[in-house]
Amino acid sequence: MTEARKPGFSDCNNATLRRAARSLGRFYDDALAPSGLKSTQFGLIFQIHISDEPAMGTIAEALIMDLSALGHTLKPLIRDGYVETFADKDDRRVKRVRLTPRGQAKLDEALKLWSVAQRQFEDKVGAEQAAKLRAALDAVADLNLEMPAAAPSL
Amino acid sequence: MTEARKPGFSDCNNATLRRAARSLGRFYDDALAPSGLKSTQFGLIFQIHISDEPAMGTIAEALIMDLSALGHTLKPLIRDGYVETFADKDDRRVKRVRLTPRGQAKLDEALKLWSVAQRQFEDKVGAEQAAKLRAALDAVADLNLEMPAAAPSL
DNA sequence: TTCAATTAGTGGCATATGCCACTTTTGTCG
DNA sequence: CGACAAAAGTGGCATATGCCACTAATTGAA
Repeated sequence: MTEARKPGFSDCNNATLRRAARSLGRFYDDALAPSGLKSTQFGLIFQIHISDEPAMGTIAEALIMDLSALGHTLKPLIRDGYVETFADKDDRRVKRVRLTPRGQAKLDEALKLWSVAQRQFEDKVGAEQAAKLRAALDAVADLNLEMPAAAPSL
Repeated sequence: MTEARKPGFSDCNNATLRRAARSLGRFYDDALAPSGLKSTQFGLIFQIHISDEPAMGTIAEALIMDLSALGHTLKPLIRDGYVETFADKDDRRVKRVRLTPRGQAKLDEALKLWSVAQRQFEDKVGAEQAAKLRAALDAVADLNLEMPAAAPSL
């Protein structure tokens, strides 16, 4: 039993993580489907909601996401009128983001659907277990891993 | 401390998972960059490698990935000559996949880069911890969650 | 004050993933 | 055998993410 490995299981931490993400993502996507939001969009809107008119860079950092990727992901939400942006008063480079009333309403609607999925998940794995898993994932996310530079540059 | 939450941390299992996936993905991507492969492509090639001329559906199932998504993801690898497909002898609906010699060589090259990242990760979190995390993620991935149908359809 | 370095975003390009509609093959019945 | 349901992929369309090159706005020196 040391040799054989169930198909699709590698020792790669990254591959395992992505596989789980695909699986869980589909579940939450299904749950949120009635709202028309993807689980990723829900997450983004929620993040904006709990922040105070955050700058794009701030959101990107919080979600550990590329700034340009955030910009792209934001577009459909802006197009659909859930989110709006505005320039920072003091630094015109900075673009801040906030939910529109429509976005707030959509978030409320989605939250109900989300909680069903969330509850169902926690019923299956146990709330405690789930919390531990999230903690472990947050720890991994914040490891701040870096490949050693080929040349230790000065 | 019950109210305040570090920016970017929600209780959503899915959001937390995706966030970690983005973070770790970048790390492995950086490590594999010299090979020209993304960590996702590496994972896919590896999966093909450890399988025996698997059918597309088999791969998709193992990776818990949509069949059409697999088809799309496979394209660049076929275009670059790392992978080739061929019809199954007995069932012409089935398309099987295998690595080309070039693909094998590329996998060998990438494996060296991958192991550096993998080792570095495990040095940080501990091999044991990493194994536990992978087990937990595999368990989540295989939960086979499903949203209860709105109407229990006859 | 003026100009170089830094910071915050944007746009283009490429891959990653999913869903849905559709085509080709099989497999099943009557 | 012929009509139909099921299985395996393909293509189109849309979102998710990243990297890179570039622009605009600031900051920090000389």
